[in-house]
Amino acid sequence: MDAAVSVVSRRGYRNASLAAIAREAGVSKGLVWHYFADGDDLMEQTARSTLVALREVVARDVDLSAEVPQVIRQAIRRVAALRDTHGPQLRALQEIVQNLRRPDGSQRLGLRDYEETYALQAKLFQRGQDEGSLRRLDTRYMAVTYQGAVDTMLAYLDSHPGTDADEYAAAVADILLTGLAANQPRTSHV
Amino acid sequence: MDAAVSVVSRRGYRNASLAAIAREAGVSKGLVWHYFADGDDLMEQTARSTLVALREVVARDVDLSAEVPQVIRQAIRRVAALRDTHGPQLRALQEIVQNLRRPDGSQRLGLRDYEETYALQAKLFQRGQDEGSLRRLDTRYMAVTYQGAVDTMLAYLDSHPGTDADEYAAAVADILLTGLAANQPRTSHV
Amino acid sequence: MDAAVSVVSRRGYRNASLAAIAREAGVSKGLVWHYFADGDDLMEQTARSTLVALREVVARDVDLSAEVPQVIRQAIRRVAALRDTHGPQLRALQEIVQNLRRPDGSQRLGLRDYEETYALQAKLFQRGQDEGSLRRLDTRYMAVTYQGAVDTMLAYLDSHPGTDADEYAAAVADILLTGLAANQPRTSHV
Amino acid sequence: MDAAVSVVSRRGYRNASLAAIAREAGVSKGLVWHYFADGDDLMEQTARSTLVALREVVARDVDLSAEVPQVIRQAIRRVAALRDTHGPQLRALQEIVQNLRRPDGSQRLGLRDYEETYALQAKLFQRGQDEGSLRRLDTRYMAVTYQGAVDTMLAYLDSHPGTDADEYAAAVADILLTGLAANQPRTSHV
DNA sequence: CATGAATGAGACTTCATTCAT
DNA sequence: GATGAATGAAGTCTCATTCAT
Repeated sequence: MDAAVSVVSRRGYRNASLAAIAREAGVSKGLVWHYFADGDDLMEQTARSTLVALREVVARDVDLSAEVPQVIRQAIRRVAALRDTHGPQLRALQEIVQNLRRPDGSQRLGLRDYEETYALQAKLFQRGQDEGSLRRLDTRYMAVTYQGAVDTMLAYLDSHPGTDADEYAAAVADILLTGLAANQPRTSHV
Repeated sequence: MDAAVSVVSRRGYRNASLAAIAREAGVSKGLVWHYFADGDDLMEQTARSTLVALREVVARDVDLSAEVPQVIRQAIRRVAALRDTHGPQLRALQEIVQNLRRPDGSQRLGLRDYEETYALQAKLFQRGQDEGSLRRLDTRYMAVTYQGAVDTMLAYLDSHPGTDADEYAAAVADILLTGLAANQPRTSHV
Repeated sequence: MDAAVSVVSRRGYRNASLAAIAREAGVSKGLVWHYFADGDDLMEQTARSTLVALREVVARDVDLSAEVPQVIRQAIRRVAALRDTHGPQLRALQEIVQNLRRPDGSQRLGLRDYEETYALQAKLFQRGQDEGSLRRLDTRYMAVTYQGAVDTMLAYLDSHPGTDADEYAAAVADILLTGLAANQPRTSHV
Repeated sequence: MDAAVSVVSRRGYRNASLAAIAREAGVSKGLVWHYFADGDDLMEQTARSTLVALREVVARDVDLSAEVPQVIRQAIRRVAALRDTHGPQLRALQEIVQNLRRPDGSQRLGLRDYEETYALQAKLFQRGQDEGSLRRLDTRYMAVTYQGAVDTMLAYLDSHPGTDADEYAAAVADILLTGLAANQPRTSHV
């Protein structure tokens, strides 16, 4: 699975043949089928375990007991830093999620598989609302919007390596939090 | 190219063989090479022209002379409505951008190809700052964050067909604008 | 399909890879999929067309208007002669029928596909009964028993090349037509 | 070897991988090579021992001291009953004989391996001729024709499960013993 | 005795691409 | 312009077989 992450992140899902992955892992092609039902199975397991691993990395480095806006700010920054600490994993994860298909063409992993992530975030937003630090909006919308800004930040950082990740993260956090935080004159907008 | 959009959106980039696209178009396989240098060329041209077409659709339905927050709000809603009016184009575009690679594995179309889009948005944000309706933040950060929230909204709507697109769009616009708009107590953050 | 017959008869179904068949035909492997859905399709079409061809060969050389026992005798001899005139076809046909399987393991071609042959034979036997030259037994049983003796004769001739085909055929015809027992009182048997 | 019979009869020779057979036997793949030289060896031994076992089953249930026509009649019926008592063995035997090949493509087991069976039958027919109950024909032709009708009967019963085996067997025995032609003057035939 | 990780050859299949017509 | 026969490279997958443990 490490080899899969490496090859997929480097050459893209399309060009990540099992032959290439096996070569990267230093084993024979045939061995892949000893451990995985087929190529898709390898990809799915790789994606799932990578997602869990990344979530844990972020959770470990963030003080979850802080006030929610603080948690969000820290989390965004830690996620931005993933570009440098877990770049291949990030890219591989996105590639696989994007490309793994069922025979009928529908995505095999999709936003639906992020549900667990969304649920955790929604709970966090809920706490923020309870403690009065976040606006009372639908936590599901908040979570998805948050995730979208974060994901695009990652993609942007990936394709614009010169950008200062931390500065960018701070700006994104600022925009999101100002939008999400409570205690602001709600300008009425049509 | 219409056939390419149709097949890619329906079956995914991976399964969109040129044979399938030619069949969809009702022509022979060989004909593809009369009009395109090769398969990648077809895909690239399809993606570029689709992006332009979608941008025009949104621009046409939005009153660009309104106050910038109004423009943004309208634009987000119109984009959300694309799910219903231009679903295949949206999906095909995302598929191609994601999957089209150079021989070395690097993306052939990427965020860089959205530069034109970003530039237009940045100009809009600039006007907003000039007219005092938007905060004075780096317009580039603003544009990318905006685009990210919008793109994820589209993906979410795509994979959750039951969701009310307009309601969701309104929420996203609310969050973004509250974050982007001027005239708010800047809460001090770390 | 000629190449398929040739390779299957020479090396057996098991070793008749599509690569070998394409090589025999002097074309590239890929071309096989231009004309056949897949390997099984090639085999099935080959078997069906070979069966029809062989049936026609026998029918052409037999005087079908003769008295039925004469027709049977002639047919058996003509079939025996197939060893020399159509040996590869015979062997290939048997191989394919025997080995072509559905995914669940059941035979894809089987005795059921000889139904047409059986029906023709049964009609012949019927005529024999009508003209009084054949016993009044179930024509279906007659047809299958006849076919079995003939098929085994073919297999025997195939594996014992020294045998005189015509002499053997005459003996088989004799046995089938007049039975094994001496002194034919049609004994009632338990 | 029991597992081999089971798997081959159920899924066909083609799909009877050693992995599947080992799984069926509840042992590891590697163990096969402790007891058999290779896969072909397993198949050959399985076929030989199955053939002997089936022959013994038939011999045990038939009164070999009866008049020869009676013996034949009984034997055919007992063989037909094998469909129900030893179906998998029958099918596996046929599969293996049919498919097991030498590297050059020639059959490794074939009619030649039935020689022993033929010899026993020929001896029986000889006795029949000596006691005057059978016609004086080449006993070898008799044996092969007999075997052919019987084998096809088995195949027919296998592919037409609804058929009454005993009734069919009686008809086959009748035809073989007394022939197809009506009104038995032992006609001189061309 | 027995396991199961590992290999390597070879099978089927797909597909972009070329080219004579 | 347009077709479709033909190719060849590459990919996924299966499996007999070996071997350290």
